[in-house]
Amino acid sequence: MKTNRFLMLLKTRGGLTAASVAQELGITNEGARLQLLKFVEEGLVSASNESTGVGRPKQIFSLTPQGNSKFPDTHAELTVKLINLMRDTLGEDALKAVMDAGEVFGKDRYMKELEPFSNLEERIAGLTEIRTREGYMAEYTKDEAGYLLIENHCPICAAAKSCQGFCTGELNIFKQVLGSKVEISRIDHILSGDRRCAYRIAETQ
DNA sequence: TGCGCCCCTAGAGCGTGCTA
DNA sequence: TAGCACGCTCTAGGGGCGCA
Repeated sequence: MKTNRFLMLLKTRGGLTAASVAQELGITNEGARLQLLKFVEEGLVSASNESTGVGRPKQIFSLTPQGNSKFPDTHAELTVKLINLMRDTLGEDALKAVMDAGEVFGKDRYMKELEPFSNLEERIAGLTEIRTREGYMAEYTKDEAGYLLIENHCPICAAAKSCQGFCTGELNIFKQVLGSKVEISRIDHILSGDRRCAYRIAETQ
């Protein structure tokens, strides 16, 4: 599966103008535009006009579903098949039991990795690194409201569509590994049609 | 080494919309 | 409605790279 820096940028930053892409990649506007148009022709990127006041409307480039498919969705089909088999043969309760066990396992693993970090920002940074390693293309930012943990990609999207327990479980894990003095809410959700999953993290004290 | 392809740059021109 | 600002488009040409 091959992706390049243009697709990677659109994946992580969402819709961008050719000028923005050029600035991010350190090339000229025209160089970026020509490359983006090539991706448009290939169906990996779509372009839309957006009027923002004086001047010609901006042309916003963003990934198409075909472009998104260039990013890994590991063993999606097999995973969905296994989930459905488990549900059909063992029942919903058994599936939930497995999901719960997975949540505990995941939480323990994250806890162990984040053990060296004491303050919240270090733990969020550590969590971001773990999630990126797992294919979520995660990043975090800090602002006046607290922290924003962003996952630009969902490598288990197909499985999550089949079983919402994955998403619920992940949110629970985040709450547990970041501590009781933290409030976390999901503000963007890929399964709801958003470009990314994003979590607002705020200290409650 | 020559050739072709790809990627990129630079510059000029064009299209769109705001403002006086 | 003309002038202006902003951003897109077109075209020519250069550099890097792979291949025969």
